[in-house]
Amino acid sequence: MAENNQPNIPEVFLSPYNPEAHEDTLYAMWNDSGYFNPDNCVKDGIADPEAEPFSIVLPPPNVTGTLHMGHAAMLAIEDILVRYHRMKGHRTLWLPGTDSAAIATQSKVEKIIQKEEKKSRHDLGREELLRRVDAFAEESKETIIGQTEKMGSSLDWSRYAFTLDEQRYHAVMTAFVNMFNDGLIYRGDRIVNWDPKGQTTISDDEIVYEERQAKLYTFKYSQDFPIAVATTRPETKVGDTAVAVHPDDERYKKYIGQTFDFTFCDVPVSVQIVADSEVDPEFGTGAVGVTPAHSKTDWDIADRAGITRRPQIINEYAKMTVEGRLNNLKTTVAREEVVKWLEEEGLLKSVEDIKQNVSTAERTGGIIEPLPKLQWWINVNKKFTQKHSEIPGIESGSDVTLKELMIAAVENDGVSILPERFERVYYNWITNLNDWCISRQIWYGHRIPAWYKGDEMKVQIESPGDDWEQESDTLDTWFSSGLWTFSTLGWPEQTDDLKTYHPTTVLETGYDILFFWVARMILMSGYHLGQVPFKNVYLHGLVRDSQNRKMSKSLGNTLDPLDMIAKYGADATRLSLIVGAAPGNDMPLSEDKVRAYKKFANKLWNISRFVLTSIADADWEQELQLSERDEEILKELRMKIAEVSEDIEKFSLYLAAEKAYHYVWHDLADKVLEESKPILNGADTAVRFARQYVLKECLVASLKMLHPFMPFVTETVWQHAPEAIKDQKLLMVAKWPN
RNA sequence: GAGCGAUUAGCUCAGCUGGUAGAGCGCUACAUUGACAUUGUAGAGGUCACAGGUUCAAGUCCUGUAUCGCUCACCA
Repeated sequence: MAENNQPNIPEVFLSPYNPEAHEDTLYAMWNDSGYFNPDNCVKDGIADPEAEPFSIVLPPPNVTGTLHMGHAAMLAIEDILVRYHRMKGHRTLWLPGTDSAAIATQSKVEKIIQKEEKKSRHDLGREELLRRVDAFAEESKETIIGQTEKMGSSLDWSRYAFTLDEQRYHAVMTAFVNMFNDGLIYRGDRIVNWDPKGQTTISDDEIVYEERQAKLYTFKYSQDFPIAVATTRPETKVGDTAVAVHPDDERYKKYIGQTFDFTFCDVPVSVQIVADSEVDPEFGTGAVGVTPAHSKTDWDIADRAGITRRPQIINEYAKMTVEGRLNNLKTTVAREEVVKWLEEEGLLKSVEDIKQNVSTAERTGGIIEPLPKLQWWINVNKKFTQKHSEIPGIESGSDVTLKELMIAAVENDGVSILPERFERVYYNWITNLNDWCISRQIWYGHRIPAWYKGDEMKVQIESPGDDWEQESDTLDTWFSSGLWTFSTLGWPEQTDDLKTYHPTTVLETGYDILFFWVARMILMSGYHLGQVPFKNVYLHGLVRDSQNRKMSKSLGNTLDPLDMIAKYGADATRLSLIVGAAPGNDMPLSEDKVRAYKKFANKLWNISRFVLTSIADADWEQELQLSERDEEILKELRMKIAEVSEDIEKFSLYLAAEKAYHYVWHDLADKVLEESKPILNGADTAVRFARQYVLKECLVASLKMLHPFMPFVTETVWQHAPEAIKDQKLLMVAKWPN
């Protein structure tokens, strides 16, 4: 038996598998091989020059921080797909990058500076702040890249992209100018979502609603005013220009068209009674005080009523800009002041406690103050001519809107979203979509390429001359992110990469950024290239703890991927994030689960040791005579490989991983290996050799099958296995079995 | 207010196009120092949320109810 061959077994197998001892070396080895880059795979014959391309562009992590479990899950899923397709011989590209995340990064750096130096960005000035943010981003970038490598991600670092690097800058500017020239980008004076804390506008999607207790005040503007109105924000009433009632409301019909002038809390106010069918006669008093400058709804009512006077009475710092007792008060203080005045005047009729949804800014938590502002917008409802289209349902040369284009892409199966139910969520969002506000009053990001001289304005990439001043606003970070699938491939240049790898095969990301990002990529790619940017969208869920709670610092239930890697290895961390995690479902994760997969890595290690020991003396040239049982084992192996392959192709990674796991542990180890022991010890050399052959086949195929899921332990075994049983020096580029 | 999803073993979840229930972890008992104690074998444990319906047959399809969760909208 094998004892006389023990010396042939590398010493490494004599102790349990120790991930720490191998992972960094292996990653360096893979990276140095150059095979993360598909060009090298083609050059060395691993992929055919004509082979089908498979491409994923990595959702670029923000340069604000460090890797969390969500990132780890994303990297695991994408790396599995990529390694599988690379082994299948496809021209496989996984392109890495990082995102400047304008608002998030700038506000983080501002916070640090405020804390450490007690200075605001205005104390530093634009240039100095940008220098600081750049330095922070650079440092953070290094951290993120290092952590990404720890997970075993087989990313092509030679194509690394950063949203603010020169190539991407060029793409963003080109995109802006083209859309402006097509009339899809315009500058407009409208109500925006102003974040007084972040001192910038934000888009509708960056608002989060928080339920809070509020008071609903019912009052009359003056003793002579015939109608009482209700509001939660009495301080805004100094900016009212109308009171809207339902046109059929018998109580108020007679007043429609009348105008009332009075002084409200020291401020002269003129209010016209108007009819608007949007008003609900059942709510409050059935009459709405209309403050056009500080409410989107009211702005629209004023529009419909033809009221043009829209006094702004709150500034960017959420302070009152009127004269009198409210002058320069913060809105919250002014509110109390107005209520006090209403009581003094005997105008307050009732105060009621109600629950109210307050709009807050996602990034800063600041309470949104709607203000009228001159901003840059993307018009989603304007027709333009789509010169070239590969989008199903959209003819080249036809006139479409961005909305139509976004719907067509999904409706006609230009892209399939997984799980499917998110397609409905996507339609729902588009139906409610309004023009997208893309300008931000922050400094870190892509500065809008508009130039001003007096009343003149030009939109172009280069400055028209020294006497022209550039727009100070920057672009919403999702504008540049929307271009990501093709800006990373060299657009606007018609590069080989762009031709080969776009549209990309898969976009894999969290369902929480379906609107922010996925929808905007479809918009941008549709408009600029006439292509749907990806054939498949795989949406993963949120990583939760074992009790299905959100991981949060305050709950103290967070798991740090780097800790898990240090304790249990990257392979175990990856598997724990894959098994039981169907797309679109949240993923429960506990340390026990990670530990369980570390056991599996060790199990595989021991299986390998046993098989390698048992086949060490085999001469593969001799004649092979398989028994019926041998054939059966091989057949089961092939069936399992077929199942696992099919599941990966269908993106059912959670099933593929579990099946491969189950096969290796409970079929191969528990059954095949156990029943082989007497045969290997037996005297019949032909029977013994046949079984050696079978075990070799099972081991090689199992290592390959598990490699996408657990790249490190499988590659470690491979590196210590005899050359005679390998088809490639690196398991990473060995041929996928079938 | 609208839409969507979930409800299956103590816990976390599979169960795809319908044929009388599965995995992992946990639990119990036993075994095991020649691949592996990061092990093996065996076992207990479920009226598949509830009520109807379609069907020869329903966790699996349809309708309704309840509870939980998510997303979107937001009315002063």
